[in-house]
Amino acid sequence: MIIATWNVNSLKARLGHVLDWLAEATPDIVLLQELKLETDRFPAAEIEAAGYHFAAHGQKTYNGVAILARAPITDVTRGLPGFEDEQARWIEGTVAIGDQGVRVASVYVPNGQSVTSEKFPYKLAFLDAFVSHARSMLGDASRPAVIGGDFNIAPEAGDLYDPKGWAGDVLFHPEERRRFRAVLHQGWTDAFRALHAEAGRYSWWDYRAGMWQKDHGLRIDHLLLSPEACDRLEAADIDRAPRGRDKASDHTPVWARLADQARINAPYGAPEGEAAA
DNA sequence: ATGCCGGGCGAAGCCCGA
Repeated sequence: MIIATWNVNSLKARLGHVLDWLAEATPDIVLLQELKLETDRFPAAEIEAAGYHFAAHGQKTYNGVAILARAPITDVTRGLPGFEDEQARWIEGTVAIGDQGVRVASVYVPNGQSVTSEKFPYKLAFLDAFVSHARSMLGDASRPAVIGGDFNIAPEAGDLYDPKGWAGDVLFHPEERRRFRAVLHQGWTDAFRALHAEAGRYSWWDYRAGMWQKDHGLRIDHLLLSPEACDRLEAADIDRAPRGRDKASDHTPVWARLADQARINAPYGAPEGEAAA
């Protein structure tokens, strides 16, 4: 089972890219962010024609998150529990894959803009509620869970091109990173980092100043696996190809492949080649 | 210090992203 996350920066503008990627990568579940459209404007016919069910939480112009899945999606929650928010930044549902299904969430964490902006305390408050809700999602140990999205946090120095230049700024601020680590300490695993030790692997490149061409990016899009999901982890990676297309999103998909059953010899920390053994 | 690019909105130029 392949699950992916992708901030598409307008689903309307990126629908062709999304449909192409669904056909090429054949993911079973895709967590989308920045739809930038209202829920009733979701391109349902095109997504369903591609073979996917969907659940969306949209709003006009900004934000918006969705779940695409090859199986039905049930028990959908819109909005981050415990956090009053007019902005559409969280959707959660159960996908009927496997014996117990898998609980998934798509999250679009606020950017924060700058440390002195009023949007920065909003980001931290969102993250506090996220830390709390992530803990509660681990309560059902019989069912794997995956939280994926645009976290707007580069967790470690190897996750951005200029950590010294970014030190203390939003996306690499100690208060953001501390909250990201708090979620890992609960028992969630960063799927990409579990299988890749190397620095310099990014999921977002600014449109401006030739950042893509210079490979000056940040790894801010993540898939977090519950212990039950982590024990099934076979592979994970960042697919750079969509970022190189014309009219690309500034983010590119991050994916993970989970086995149907927990694996006793889970490849945690092992090279990719051994993971497939 | 600011703009760079790109999308939305809406029909020019501003807001916003990260």
